[in-house]
Amino acid sequence: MDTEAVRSFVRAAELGQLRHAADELGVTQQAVSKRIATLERELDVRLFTRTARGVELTLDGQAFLPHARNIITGVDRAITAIRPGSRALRIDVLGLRSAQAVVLHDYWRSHPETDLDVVTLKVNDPRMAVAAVQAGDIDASFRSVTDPATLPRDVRMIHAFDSPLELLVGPRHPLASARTLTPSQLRRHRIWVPGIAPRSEWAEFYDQLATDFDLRIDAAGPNFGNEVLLDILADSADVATLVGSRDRYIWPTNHDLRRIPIVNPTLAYPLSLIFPRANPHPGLRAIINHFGSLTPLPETVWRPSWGPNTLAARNRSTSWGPPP
Amino acid sequence: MDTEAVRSFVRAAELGQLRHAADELGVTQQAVSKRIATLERELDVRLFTRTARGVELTLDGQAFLPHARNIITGVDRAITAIRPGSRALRIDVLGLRSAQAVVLHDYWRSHPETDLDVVTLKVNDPRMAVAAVQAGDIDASFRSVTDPATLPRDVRMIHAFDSPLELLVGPRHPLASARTLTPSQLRRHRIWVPGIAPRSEWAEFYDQLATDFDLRIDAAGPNFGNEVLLDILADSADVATLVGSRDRYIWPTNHDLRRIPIVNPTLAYPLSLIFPRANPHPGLRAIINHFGSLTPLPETVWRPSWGPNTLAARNRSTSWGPPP
DNA sequence: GGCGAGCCACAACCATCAGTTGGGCGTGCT
DNA sequence: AGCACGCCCAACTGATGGTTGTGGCTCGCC
Repeated sequence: MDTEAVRSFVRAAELGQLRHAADELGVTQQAVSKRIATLERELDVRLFTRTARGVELTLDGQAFLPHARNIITGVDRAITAIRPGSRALRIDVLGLRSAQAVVLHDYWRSHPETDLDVVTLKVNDPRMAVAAVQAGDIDASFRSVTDPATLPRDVRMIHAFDSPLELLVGPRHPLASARTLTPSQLRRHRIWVPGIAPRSEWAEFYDQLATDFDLRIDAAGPNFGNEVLLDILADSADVATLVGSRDRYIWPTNHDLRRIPIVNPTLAYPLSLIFPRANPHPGLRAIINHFGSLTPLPETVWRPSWGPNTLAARNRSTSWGPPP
Repeated sequence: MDTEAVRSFVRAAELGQLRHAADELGVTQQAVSKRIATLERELDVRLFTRTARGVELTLDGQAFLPHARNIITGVDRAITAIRPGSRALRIDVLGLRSAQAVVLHDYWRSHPETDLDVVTLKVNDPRMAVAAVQAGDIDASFRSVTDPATLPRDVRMIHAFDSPLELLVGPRHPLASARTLTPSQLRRHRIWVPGIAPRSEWAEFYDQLATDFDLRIDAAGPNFGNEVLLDILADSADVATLVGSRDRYIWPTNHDLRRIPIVNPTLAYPLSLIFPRANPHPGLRAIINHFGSLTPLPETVWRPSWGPNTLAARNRSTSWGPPP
């Protein structure tokens, strides 16, 4: 099916004459007639009744019209979404189930008119995301540059929102029945966080977290997929993992896993947004405003070195647990 | 843009290989390659990065993919909507702003998965609607056959729901400040109902109404459009019209028109549904059930002769007002 | 009734294009 | 190195979408 034919049909239906539609589309009347004819042959229905003063929709044509409109608006949106220069707001997220994507989805649901495209840069190094922002391939990225000195002058990085961590354990785990946990209670328990790329900001986050609280965080090893991870957790009596409270996961119903919030201090992964300093995409402002409407975190919060300067981050020398 | 190319793109993106997509679509791999290439040329972006083991979406490709999916689902829905035999539920209504259309729209909003097509048969005579139902052009129609004897045996007509009438007047009309009105209060006031087709069931409805309550209903004359009617009503001190309480109208904000319910008895236009007795469209049942959930009418109701047998209709000899 | 004005469909023609077959190149695995 | 795999390019061909020219139909006007 040719979308130009569909477009011709819609205009002809609206204008009531093939000739006008043809003039508007810059082709001859015969061309439009042919387009409609092929469309009718393809669909095996008559769309118009031809009269002496123009064309009139048949019942099938009436039924087809809204669908046809839907198709061409879809085509137009698709084109504007990727047209170089003036295209839809394109934001890079780490994964489609991450808190970043969830927050963007929430935003889009309350602003469905936004032309928003969520993509995933398939690289580990945040500097690649910075380069993509500089090159204009993406309008913004949720990556974090942990060392501010390495951030080029022509891109900005701001704090977007925090993603508080929760412990995810199976029913046989000794901490499974806790309602909340403090970081020091996690000590000596094995925490497995697979799929963390070696030089990424997440690796550094877990590194600092393990150091500050003396935790056993195993971030090595390949990720065999969420299903495998969840299977292992469900069966294991000593392995747990950490997930963001806003992360979206598919829970197989028979797994009986528990999410346990961590408090005193809350462990917050700070999501940042990277975007060009000059001429950022106009749609970004509303997104950034949306971050402010998210439920804030409680008082005591631990963040890594590059997070916003909370009390916790400033007093980095503070020991959070009893001395080893 | 060719929707088959879009479909190929989607399948290739999902399968990760042009070859698999080609096999699935029943064409050669080269054909799919060409389709993608022309799509890329048309959109002026690269959609895939070609690797040794297949293809991988670029950022533009990622952005395009959901739009492409949207397009082909739109195409598929359009095709199923008009495919002879197994097509969407198609119902004929008198006008897109009528109570019938509003109720259908309400139903569709609460059941968005329904493939529902609302069309308008461009004929006056209800027998044409019956013929269209018999021929299978439409699955159901909201027309009413006023004489049951003329209804063919192979179509059924059931009572759908009632549309209670309200008086629509401008601010200068003597009845403008009433909160409710009884039919006898309308006597001697001029009621103008333009656009009623001569031999239609609406003409007969107003005829019986005028007779039973001794009203001055002027149903002749062409309809110049709602705007004209509303303009006239807004300015006039003696012309009023009748509208269904569920009818949807565009109110110009400056017109200051009032809708005044009519009670004791409520004047109900009975909406009927005509559909084939044998093998009605399976989606019809849910629609008919939906009618039952509409807010019922009060006790005292006047209906025309072909409405359901209320007390009012049975005692047709009853005089509703003082004798002339 | 005759006639012109509009409008759409059909016919003939042409350029383009989508699809096929056949071949070549790069990559990764054995 | 050799093979398997997957993609692209080239050449060919039938189909198709576009054009111009023409004919049939209905409506309105003289």
